[in-house]
Amino acid sequence: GTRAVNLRIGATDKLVLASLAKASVLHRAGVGLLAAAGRESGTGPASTASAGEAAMKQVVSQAQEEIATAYTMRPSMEIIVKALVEGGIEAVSAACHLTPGAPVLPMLARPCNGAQEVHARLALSKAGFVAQYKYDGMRAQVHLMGHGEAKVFSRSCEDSTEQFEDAVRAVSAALKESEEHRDDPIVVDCEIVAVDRAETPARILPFQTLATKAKTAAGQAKKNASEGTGASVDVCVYVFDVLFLGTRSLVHAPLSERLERLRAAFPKQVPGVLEHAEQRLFCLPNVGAVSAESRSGGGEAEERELHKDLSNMLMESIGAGCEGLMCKAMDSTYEPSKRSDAWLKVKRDYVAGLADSLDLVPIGAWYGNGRKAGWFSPWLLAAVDPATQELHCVCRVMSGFSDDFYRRKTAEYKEKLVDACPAHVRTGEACSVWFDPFEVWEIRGADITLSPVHAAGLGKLAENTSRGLSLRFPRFLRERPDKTPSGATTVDEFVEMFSRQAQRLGAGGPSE
DNA sequence: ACCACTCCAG
DNA sequence: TAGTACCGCG
DNA sequence: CGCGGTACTACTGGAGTGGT
Repeated sequence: GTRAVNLRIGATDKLVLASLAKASVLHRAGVGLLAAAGRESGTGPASTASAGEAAMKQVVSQAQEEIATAYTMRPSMEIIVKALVEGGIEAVSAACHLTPGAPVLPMLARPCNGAQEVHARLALSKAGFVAQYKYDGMRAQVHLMGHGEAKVFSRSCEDSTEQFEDAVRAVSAALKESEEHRDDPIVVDCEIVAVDRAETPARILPFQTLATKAKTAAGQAKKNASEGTGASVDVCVYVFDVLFLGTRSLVHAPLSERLERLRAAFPKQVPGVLEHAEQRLFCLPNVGAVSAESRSGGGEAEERELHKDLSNMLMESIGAGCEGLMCKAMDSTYEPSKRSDAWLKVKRDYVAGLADSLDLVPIGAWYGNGRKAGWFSPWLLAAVDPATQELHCVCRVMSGFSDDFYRRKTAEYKEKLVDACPAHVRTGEACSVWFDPFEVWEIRGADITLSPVHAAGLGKLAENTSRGLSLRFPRFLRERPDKTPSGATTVDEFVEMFSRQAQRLGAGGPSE
């Protein structure tokens, strides 16, 4: 069956909002028409009627846009309906202010594949752009409402205050260091990250550690009751934006101003507890008064320099255990819920040559649902163990394929079906169909993770004998017709890639 | 005690 | 989190 | 006809819940 409830702030609310906007406009138009009908007496030819229709359509869609935008600022149906009833469309935007204690939908970033693209896309920003480390943790909005009241909201605006009490304490404590803002209400946009504070500077731990050991209120109570020792990790709050300070919403202020105020609010970092996201300002050459006549003229050296600096910073961020960089136009405002062109994310796995890429063998599959009914999806892929001639499963893949590929490969693999999981295949998965393996696909992933279900590397890991390895966010890249299953990535190579990654991220990853 | 299921993070 | 398909708008 | 926004279909890991 299909599930309709996915995003709390999504499909259903959006429909309701659009309908509300339309109803409001039509209601007003109806009132207007009645008045007009009273004055005139049946003159309007067909042409003016259709022109009126088009104009009406435009008014409706504009109203819908206004309400949708207002909702991203203050996602409360009650407030919107009340404003609509009392003051019409105009009143809605006015009523939907950012208020500490109520979440704003977080601004999102577009993927971007390297320094050249960053330069091309942000060249229009006269104020330049800032590159910030992209920390691999949980996105959070921390609200201090004053009088010791606080709230934390997740990326999807769930209230996760209880889960991140430490983060609240960190922000409160750090704010006290500011002479002028110590008692101000504030809303900060940040990333909460698992860290090891035994080292200086604090070592950033992988996302998996945060996911497995971030304490929930209930879980913590349970652990305390049973073992006494809470298996929780320390977290550090990396702040990268401020949306409200004192009495003022900063959502419409340019990033340059928001970052200044963020510095003012947190003049002192608390190492390993609250830090500013590592960042650098890039001022673009060749923009401004001179650039009008000499379009691509001077500044080539500066441009090369910028590429080099940006690429270096990307490598540094990866070395520090981050996902890559966020590059943001300094003259941009905060656009709630928008995947904006003003924010670009450059991740390691987007950049050619920096991604983990594996050559794997399709060994089984399931039947897809919905749009993909009738095709195989997902596919189960495996690495080889040359010593035993076995195939060990690594991950399921369902992304990166075209529909045409699905059609072709489903037909092709239906000729390769075998009755059961072949003897030389090691996996805990229960595929719907099993294949006689014959080819190799190149698969790209963001990271290698410890897995309780996948067999590759099981028993070969020094740090953990009960788990195998898998890929985070696997996607299909291309067929490798030049390879046969015996030439696929071996489990030992996979284990070696994992240990290189572990070196980069440091020890302290998830264990049992 | 264990399993199936849902929900949540990415 | 990812990529792809699809639909409506200009 | 191209673009942007949305919907769809999925993944790895946890915590939590409710039933047997």
